[in-house]
Amino acid sequence: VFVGSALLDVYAKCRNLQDAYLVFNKMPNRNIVSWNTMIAVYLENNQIDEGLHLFLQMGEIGIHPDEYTISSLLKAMAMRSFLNEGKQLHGMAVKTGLHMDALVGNTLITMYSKHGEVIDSHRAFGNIFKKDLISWNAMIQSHVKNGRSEKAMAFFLEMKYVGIEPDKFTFVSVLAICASLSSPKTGRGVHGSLIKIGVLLDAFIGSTLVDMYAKSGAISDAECIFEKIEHKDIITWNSMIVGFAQNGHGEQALKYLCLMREENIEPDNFTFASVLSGFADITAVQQGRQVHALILKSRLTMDTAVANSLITMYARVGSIKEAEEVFSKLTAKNIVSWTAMIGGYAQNGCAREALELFHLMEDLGVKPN
RNA sequence: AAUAUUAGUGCAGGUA
Repeated sequence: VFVGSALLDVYAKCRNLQDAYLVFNKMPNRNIVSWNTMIAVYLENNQIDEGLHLFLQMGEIGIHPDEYTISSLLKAMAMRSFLNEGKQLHGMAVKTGLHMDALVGNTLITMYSKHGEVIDSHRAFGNIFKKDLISWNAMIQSHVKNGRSEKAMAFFLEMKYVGIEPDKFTFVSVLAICASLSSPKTGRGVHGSLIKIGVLLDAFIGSTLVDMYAKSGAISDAECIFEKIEHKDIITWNSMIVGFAQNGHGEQALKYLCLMREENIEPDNFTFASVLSGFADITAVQQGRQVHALILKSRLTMDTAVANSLITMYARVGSIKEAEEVFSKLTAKNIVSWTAMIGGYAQNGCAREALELFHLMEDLGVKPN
C-alpha cells in the first residue's frame, strides 16, 4: 500500500492521470492515503466531478475522509460556482469536528476569501483550535484580496504580538498592502523588518518589493532591488517594466523589454500590455508599432489586455484606423475594449462613431459600467 | 515511511 500510494503520487506530480488511475485500480489494498492521493490528482487536473465522484465512492465503502481529503476538496471548491458544494463540505467537516483542524480551517479561510466572503473567512479562522503560521497568512491574504488593507495590517500586527514570526508569505501580503497605500515609508519599514528576520531576496519576494516601490513612486528603489535579485523570473521583469510604464518612463520600459529578451526571457502578455501602456502616455508611435510587430512575430497569441493597450495607444496618437483594426480583429472584447475604442473616437472628434459604437455594444448585450 | 492547506506582475474611463 505504501509503495502504491507513493507511486500514485509520482504519477500525480507528472500529471499523468491515466497511469495514476491504473495504479490506483490495480492496488490490492487501498487506504485513506491512496484515496486522498487519487482524489487530489483529479482535482488538480480540473476533473472536479471525477474527484467528487471518487470521494462519494470512498464513503460508500466505508472509508471516512480525514483532514487531507477535506482540504483538497475544499481547495477545489474555491473556484467560482462551487460555493455551495464548498459549504456542504464545510458542514460535513463541522459534524466531524475537522473544521477545528488547522489544515481544514486554513483551506476554509482561503475558500471563503476567494468567494469574497470575508466574514465566513474570518469565522473559519476563529474556529481553528491551534492556529499556525499558515492560518495567519491565509487570513491576512484574505483581507488583502478583499480590499481591506487596515484589517490585514491589524492581523499582521496581532500575529507578531502573539509571538508568531512572519515568513515570506506573510511579507508578500503585507507588501501588497504597502503598494496599495502608495506609502514608501510603510514599505521601507516592512522591507527593513524582512531583512532583519533574514528573508532571502528570491524572485518572489524581490518582485513584490519591486512592485511595492514602483507603485509607491519610488522607482529608483525599485531599480535598486531589481539589480540585487539574482534569479529574476518573468514576473520580476514585468514588475520592473510596469513600474517604469506607470511612472511615465515609457522609454525605460522599452529598454527593459529589450534587455529581458537579450537574457532569453520570453516576454508574455503582461509584459507587452505594460510596455504599450507606457507608450500611451508619451505618444511614441514608432516604438509602439515596433512592439506591435514584435508581438505579431512572436509565438504569443495576444490577449484582450494587450489588444486594449494597442487600441488606447493608437487612439492617443490619433491613428484611429489602426485602433479600429485591432478592435475589429479582437474576438474576446471586454468592457475595457469597448470603453477604450469609444473613448478613442471621442478624443478624436468622432462623436457619431462613438455613439454608434456605444449602441452596438448595448445591442450585443454588453452592459456599460 | 506515502497524500495536504497560505504568497508576487498587465489594459479603458473618473472630481483636486
